[in-house]
Amino acid sequence: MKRTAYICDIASYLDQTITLQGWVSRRRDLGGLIFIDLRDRSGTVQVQIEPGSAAFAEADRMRSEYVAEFTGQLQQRPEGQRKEGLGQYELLATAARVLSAATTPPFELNKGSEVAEDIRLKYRYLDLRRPEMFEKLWLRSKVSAAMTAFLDAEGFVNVETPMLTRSTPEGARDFLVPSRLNPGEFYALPQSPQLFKQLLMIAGFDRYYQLARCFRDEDLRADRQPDFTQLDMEMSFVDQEDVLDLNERLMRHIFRTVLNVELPQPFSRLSYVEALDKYGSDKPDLRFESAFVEVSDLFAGGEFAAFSQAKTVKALAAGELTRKQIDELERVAKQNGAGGLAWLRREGEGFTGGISKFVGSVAAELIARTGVAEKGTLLFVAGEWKKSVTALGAVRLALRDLFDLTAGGPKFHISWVVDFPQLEYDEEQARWTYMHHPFTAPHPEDLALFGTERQGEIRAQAYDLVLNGFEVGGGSIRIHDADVQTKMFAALGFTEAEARAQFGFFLDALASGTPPHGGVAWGFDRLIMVMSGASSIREVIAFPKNNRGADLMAQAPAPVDAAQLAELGIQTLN
RNA sequence: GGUCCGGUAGUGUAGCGGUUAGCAUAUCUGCCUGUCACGCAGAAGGUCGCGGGUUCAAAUCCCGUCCGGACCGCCA
Repeated sequence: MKRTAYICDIASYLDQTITLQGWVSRRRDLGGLIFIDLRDRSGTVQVQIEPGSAAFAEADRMRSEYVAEFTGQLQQRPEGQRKEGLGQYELLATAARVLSAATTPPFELNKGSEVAEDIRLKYRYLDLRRPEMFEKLWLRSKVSAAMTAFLDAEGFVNVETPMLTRSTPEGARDFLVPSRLNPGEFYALPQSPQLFKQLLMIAGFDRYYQLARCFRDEDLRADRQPDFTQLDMEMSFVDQEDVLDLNERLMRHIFRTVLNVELPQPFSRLSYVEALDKYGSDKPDLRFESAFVEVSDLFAGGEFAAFSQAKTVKALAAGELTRKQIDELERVAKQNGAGGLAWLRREGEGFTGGISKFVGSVAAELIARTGVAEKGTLLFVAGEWKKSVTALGAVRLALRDLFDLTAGGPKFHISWVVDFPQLEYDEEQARWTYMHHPFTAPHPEDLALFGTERQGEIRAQAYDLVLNGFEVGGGSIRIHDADVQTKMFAALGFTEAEARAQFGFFLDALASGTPPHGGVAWGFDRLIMVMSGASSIREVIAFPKNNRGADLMAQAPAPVDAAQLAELGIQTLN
């Protein structure tokens, strides 16, 4: 028999004979009468098998996760036994067939969310049978389709770029692929299609996009995988405003068509410095406010040495905290680079606990500036600016999780962080390095700062898209002027010969007639993660890798044959 | 490389110096004609991650190690 419909579409077949195929989700055997919940990707419906029916013997041997086919009349359930949605109906089976038997599942699928993640990953094909998992991947597919439709309508050209390319020394570690035809030489998997998309602009394609797989051999996190997907795009003859505007329209289109959510127009914007100074992160979670308060001046020259000598003292107002909670927050602050976490508890018009003996004269001003509530806690980090605000930013997020601070706010908060620094000083290597990438264009009015001691203040025409505290996109206007590119390489300490050795083909291309251009890359997996409310990127990737970069199902990575290595001219050390 | 949390039947958990290692669920058997987390009765199922140590005695305490997760470093 041929399947008549997806289970979710059965309503239109009421009182007709239909054939359904799917998996046995549950079997309730009442002795004579058997009920089977049959599931396909679209839904689950109850099948009733009467003892006298021709379907009985076959249904009697069905177990969880057997693949089964039932033919029968679709009817309404007896009154009083109807439930919501598909629970109104049941299929009275006249024929049943086991299409495929199944071993007993290693975990109960309907309890999947409580099962240890490594078990789920090992049996991912079973985990993916769970409706929650299908829904997330379905959402992902819908977002992808909405993106494609929008960009296609806007005249973007979808171009694929190579997976086997050249290793570049900077940035993340490359995944290397040995070349059999060129023994001793290696391809690298792309960290992103950055150079290729710029070359497409040089080639005159004007507008490009691609859902691109990217590879970075770095340590993993809940929101990082070694292979991941970017929505990569690039536009010619544009400035930063053009790129931001198009991306806002695209994002609004996606949220509207897929989630029926209206995002604000325009998105809010804050500068990199402002984001760090107020929220302690270049990707602040703005679903709640909890901004820092500058209090350096109140302690300058005071008797509390840790504060009076610090370049920056920032305060963060919190609710009432126990000593234990404060200790935990201090641990967070220290792990994120702070020397410590000072605190005060407000009692009336003054403070107790923590560093209260140092604040007598400024208590009123502290209360006025921070607005800390009675019994509320003030938390302080002092020291060098970036270290302090970053540490307090981590405390801010810990408070968010502790007090569920996002509960009253919007479900989604999206913003641009702009004016990133062009250059960053790398203490370890004692040299300047780029913050975004070496082809990012600086603000024209900051050009004069190249080569001066103030080059750390050069602003880049770079921007990040931040959704609920996650960086879901980032990009820049690129350098299309050879002189500026030379300045940039010089600032990075590249000699002309070194630049040529690394990027010669690209520099030649730049000199061949390059339009002003810029673009962005979205962290597609992260976007889907936030849109679906998942807490890990692994939840929105069909076959993800674990913390250690292992695919527990396919058991990759794995050793290979000596003969395979020999053919590639490779020896392993151990 | 580091910090923290965890590892006990298939799964989820309790036990935290002396238990026949408990409970739930899944599995198997029997009974059961309106269940829907079906119910009832019974059975089987455990190298308490692994190694070492302390102890008369270790799932329990200590050390090491492996595995899983979160984070720091790292990720242009």
